[in-house]
Amino acid sequence: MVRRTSLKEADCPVARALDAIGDWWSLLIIRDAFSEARRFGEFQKSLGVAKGILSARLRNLVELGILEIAPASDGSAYQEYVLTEKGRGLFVVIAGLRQWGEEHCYEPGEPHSALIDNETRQPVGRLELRSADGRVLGPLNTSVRLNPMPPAKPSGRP
Amino acid sequence: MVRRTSLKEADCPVARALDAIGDWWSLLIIRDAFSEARRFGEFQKSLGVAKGILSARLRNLVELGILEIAPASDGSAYQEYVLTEKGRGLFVVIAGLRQWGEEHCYEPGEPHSALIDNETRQPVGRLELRSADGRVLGPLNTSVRLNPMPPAKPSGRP
DNA sequence: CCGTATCCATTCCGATACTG
DNA sequence: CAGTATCGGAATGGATACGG
Repeated sequence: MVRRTSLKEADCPVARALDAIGDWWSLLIIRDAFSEARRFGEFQKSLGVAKGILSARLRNLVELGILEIAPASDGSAYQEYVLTEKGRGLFVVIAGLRQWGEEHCYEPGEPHSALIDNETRQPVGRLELRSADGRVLGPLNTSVRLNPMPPAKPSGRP
Repeated sequence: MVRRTSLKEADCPVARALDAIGDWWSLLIIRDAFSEARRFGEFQKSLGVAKGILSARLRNLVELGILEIAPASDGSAYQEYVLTEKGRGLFVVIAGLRQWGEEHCYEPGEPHSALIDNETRQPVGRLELRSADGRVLGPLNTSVRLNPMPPAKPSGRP
């Protein structure tokens, strides 16, 4: 990766998550994996990424336990890349990116597809973050501290 | 940015979103902006990022309408960077990354903070994606197509 | 304190050629 | 089709020096 300073050991879940999948291609690979993409060529064609980069990204995602290698479902002697449970846990992240992209990354009149439930064929609602008591903390709520750095500032002097 | 092929015009909200904030630093900057960071030096100290990179990222985020420049709240003659509504819309994305990071990026015994509501001081629940009829589509639900590429494959042959 | 500009090592990206 | 190896160009990342 490009970054010199690793965030793997940072004391922040967001930083650790971004250290794992915060590059430009990994989340798009995972997005396709949530669809039906499984084969090297499927990812390659869908993303238009260089094969060398895709190879490195897939290897990294397997190493991190986000994807796992399975024998080909058809007869071919190659391998398939399928999401693990850890990988499927990224569903909310990608769904959140998709919601935000739909709302803020298209021109006013520009058409764009909506998030559809494949089973009911109905549009889905919005992502909601609920408090333990059931209160919806909503996308605009900022009373939740996303950065776990409490005022650890010592008031006394050394 | 690093990527040569721009995804700004891709026909996928996820790709467009990642084109905007899919690099290594932008989401961390936004994370800090959700806390109390507003000044150049605050971001710089919190992230440990090179000043040149931070300058470029902040400029890009302002240009995209995710941050906006406000006059300093204190007396100083400098500027502050505050989230716009578009930027605050990324709340669910960062909260999702944080949830995933908490669950999958720490060693079994390794301590880590939980997502706490600053008002009630209670831990918050999980992110939920609800269908239009109220059904919870949950983090592991895959019946929602995240990649808007319907089976546009023509069945007939040319 | 804020922000830009410069230098340099490292890495990524894209394209291509190559082996099974 | 699947995956690796290599090459050149471009941008990042880190450090530092420089003006406002």
